[in-house]
Amino acid sequence: MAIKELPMVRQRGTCCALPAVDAEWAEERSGLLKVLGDPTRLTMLAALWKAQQPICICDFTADLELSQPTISHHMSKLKDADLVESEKDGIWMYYRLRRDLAPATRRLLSQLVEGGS
Amino acid sequence: MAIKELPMVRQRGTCCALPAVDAEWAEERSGLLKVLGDPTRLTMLAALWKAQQPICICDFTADLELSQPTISHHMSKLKDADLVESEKDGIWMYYRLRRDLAPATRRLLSQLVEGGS
DNA sequence: ACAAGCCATCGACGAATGTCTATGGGTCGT
DNA sequence: ACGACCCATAGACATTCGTCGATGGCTTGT
Repeated sequence: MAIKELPMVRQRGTCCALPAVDAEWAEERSGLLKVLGDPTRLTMLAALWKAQQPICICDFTADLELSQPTISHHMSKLKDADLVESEKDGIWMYYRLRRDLAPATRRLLSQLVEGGS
Repeated sequence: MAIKELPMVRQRGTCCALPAVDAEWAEERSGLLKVLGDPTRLTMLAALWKAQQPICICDFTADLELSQPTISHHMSKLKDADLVESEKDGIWMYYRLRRDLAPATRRLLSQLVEGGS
């Protein structure tokens, strides 16, 4: 005698072969992208990339239409993300791209800034 | 007779030559980076990049430890950013990378996903 | 010494974000 | 027709974020 079939269950998560993505990688890279996911910070980083030399933060304060604390706050985030380094000269603070950026990060920024849209 | 000198003023924004950064470019690219600046969304995008074929969203719901609406919400953001396209098959929704990604965006994602950290 | 300017930090506040539960529309097997 | 399942949307809520004004520490020219 035939065994009574259980109702067929359409199971979740068994459709496709889902490629593995390293969780730590995602956490780290998304952190970097998050920092760059703001127009002001991206503008500042692109300017630093193009300048290839230290730039006084007062220039950003003058150029971008935001208050001085806001500019300082954004630059701090770039620094916390290890993207820029700073150097004080008298009353001025100069920021530049970190010279020891990881190669993958450098290539990513290169593609980002020089690759257009 | 000597003209009385006005006090010397240290002027803002005259320290360096600040490279110009296109505002529209910054707005657009930062929007893209913002979408990718979340570990869940970056994981989903990286999986889609690696798969190079449609993936059922139910797989993400099963793999990532988040509720189904949250997964759906994140995928919507990827779609709003024109990064993925969808296709319905019965009760399943399949998502894949857009095949008409702008070349610069494709290169950026390539460097991001395959370039390591 | 003093005043002026650059800059970072603090505290505040509205807006945006990520997450959840609840719900409802589709689709399919029975 | 009914039940079960997939999925998107809506509403709610705590957290994070971007911005500002106020403040204080440094540095420098007078």
